[in-house]
Amino acid sequence: MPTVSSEELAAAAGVNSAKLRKDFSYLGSYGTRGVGYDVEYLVYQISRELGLTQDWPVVIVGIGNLGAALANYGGFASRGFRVAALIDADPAMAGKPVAGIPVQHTDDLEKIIQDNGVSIGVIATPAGAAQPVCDRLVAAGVTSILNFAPTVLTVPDGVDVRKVDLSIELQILAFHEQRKAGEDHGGTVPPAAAHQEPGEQGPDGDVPAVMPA
Amino acid sequence: MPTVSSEELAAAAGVNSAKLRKDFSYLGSYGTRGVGYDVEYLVYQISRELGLTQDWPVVIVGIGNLGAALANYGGFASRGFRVAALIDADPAMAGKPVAGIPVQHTDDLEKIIQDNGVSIGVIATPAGAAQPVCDRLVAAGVTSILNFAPTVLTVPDGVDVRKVDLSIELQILAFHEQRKAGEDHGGTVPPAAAHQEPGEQGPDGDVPAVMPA
DNA sequence: ATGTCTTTGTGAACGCGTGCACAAAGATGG
DNA sequence: CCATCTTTGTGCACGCGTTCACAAAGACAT
Ligand SMILES: NC(=O)c1ccc[n+]([C@@H]2O[C@H](COP(=O)([O-])OP(=O)(O)OC[C@H]3O[C@@H](n4cnc5c(N)ncnc54)[C@H](O)[C@@H]3O)[C@@H](O)[C@H]2O)c1
Ligand SMILES: NC(=O)c1ccc[n+]([C@@H]2O[C@H](COP(=O)([O-])OP(=O)(O)OC[C@H]3O[C@@H](n4cnc5c(N)ncnc54)[C@H](O)[C@@H]3O)[C@@H](O)[C@H]2O)c1
Repeated sequence: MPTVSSEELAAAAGVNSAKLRKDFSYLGSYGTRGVGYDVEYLVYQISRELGLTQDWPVVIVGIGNLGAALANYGGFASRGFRVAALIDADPAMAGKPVAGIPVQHTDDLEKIIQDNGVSIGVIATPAGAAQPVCDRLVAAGVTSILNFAPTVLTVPDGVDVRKVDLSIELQILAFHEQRKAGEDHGGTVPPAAAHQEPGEQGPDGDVPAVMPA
Repeated sequence: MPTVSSEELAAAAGVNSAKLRKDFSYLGSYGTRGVGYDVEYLVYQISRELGLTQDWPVVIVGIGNLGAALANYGGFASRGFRVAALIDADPAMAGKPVAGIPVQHTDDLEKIIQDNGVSIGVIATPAGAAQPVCDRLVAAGVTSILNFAPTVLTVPDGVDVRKVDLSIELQILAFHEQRKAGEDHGGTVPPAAAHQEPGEQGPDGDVPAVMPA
């Protein structure tokens, strides 16, 4: 039976082993003292807690450059997400297959959502169309939205929105980049914002997100 | 002179006004008591601190579906980032313009980086090519990398990596989605992971990032 | 069975970010 | 020039997540 110790996992993830053990403990006592965690069992338990054991139908709205790229992204399926439908407002696209899935027209948005029991929607339309599309998705029953358009969406309580903004990612890099240059800028900034720990990379607790476009 | 109070800004951003004031105080005392902050001046100061007042040349490596979408993204330029070059390994693409910029071959990667003084690189190649491409970028002088390939990159000290992973964004949504269903799952999970505050949306301090693909 | 050795699970201390509350600053009006 | 009112800047306290440290659990060898 292949096992891992919290120490090994912590080293690989670049975090503290005690923290890792405490986190796991919230899911239950799945470890064996003196041995470690059964890898297969642990992966299953975490997957289940994260909601990865069930199939999540997803719709993508706005099949332009970005939407098409997302539709083609294989990493979707490997984590339990299934592209249930592609939706676009352009009549010329209707019926045309992208990544093997025929694009459907926005007119049928509500029906598509309901027929497929979709609760997660991805918005990749131009900024101006994002809020209206969002409203229709929510009205049709979608309660989680991944937004790629550079707009802050307004949604009712109970609906989750996550915004992916490439510009902000680049800004964070530029911010650190500027510091590497070692210039003496006026203000003092708390060291907390300084750098990332080895092992972690990506959107973690970092940098506030307050700035207009 | 148009001004804003910390109270107004805090309400708009969905954060506490005291926190906002304290954050601003790290940049210096730019406010006027009894009045608020001079909007234009404040924006400039924050932009400067974030490194947005200077021009950041960026290269994108891997001009496939995603890379092309990124090259077309207008939000780039509006924040001070300039696409200095597009690079791909496919000889058939060399010279072909994408978003008005001719694609160049990976053979010239080092020269392109150096000629343009690029310090920020975007990787949108298949997963297998990401690490080798990363190594070449770093060797050529790039010290900040935005990685879209589903791989954890290994880099020397002093190089920053941010990974954008659509799957993880969807997993976070699915996790919360599962909870809304209100099912009684076995383990107890700390309420901290529960929900997002009104006003914030997107990659903030949330959810640990430990899980294999 | 008993002892030893490894690793978990967790109580307790620590540190840090967040929020409260208020004194000081400065604008504004009389 | 003084009084008043608004809003900043910040000391301080609270709360929460992280980390330390260790007792208990259990595997494994003798
Ligand atoms: N967040 C990021 O990092 C990032 C990166 C690139 C692009 N973007 C954004 O993603 C969005 C899409 O970018 P793109 O390059 O694919 O643009 P695009 O113009 O290529 O595609 C937009 C698509 O949306 C469709 N559309 C327009 N209105 C619609 C509506 N009301 N309902 C349904 N579909 C509609 C159009 O027909 C088009 O196919 C833009 O808002 C862009 O700013 C974000
Ligand atoms: N993070 C996300 O949310 C997300 C979303 C979609 C895709 N992706 C990932 O982004 C990457 C690109 O996706 P895509 O759909 O554009 O794939 P794609 O196959 O359309 O494009 C890949 C491009 O990279 C080029 N390439 C291959 N090897 C190269 C090398 N060594 N040097 C330079 N260029 C090279 C290819 O010629 C091709 O043009 C993949 O790794 C994919 O998994 C990530």
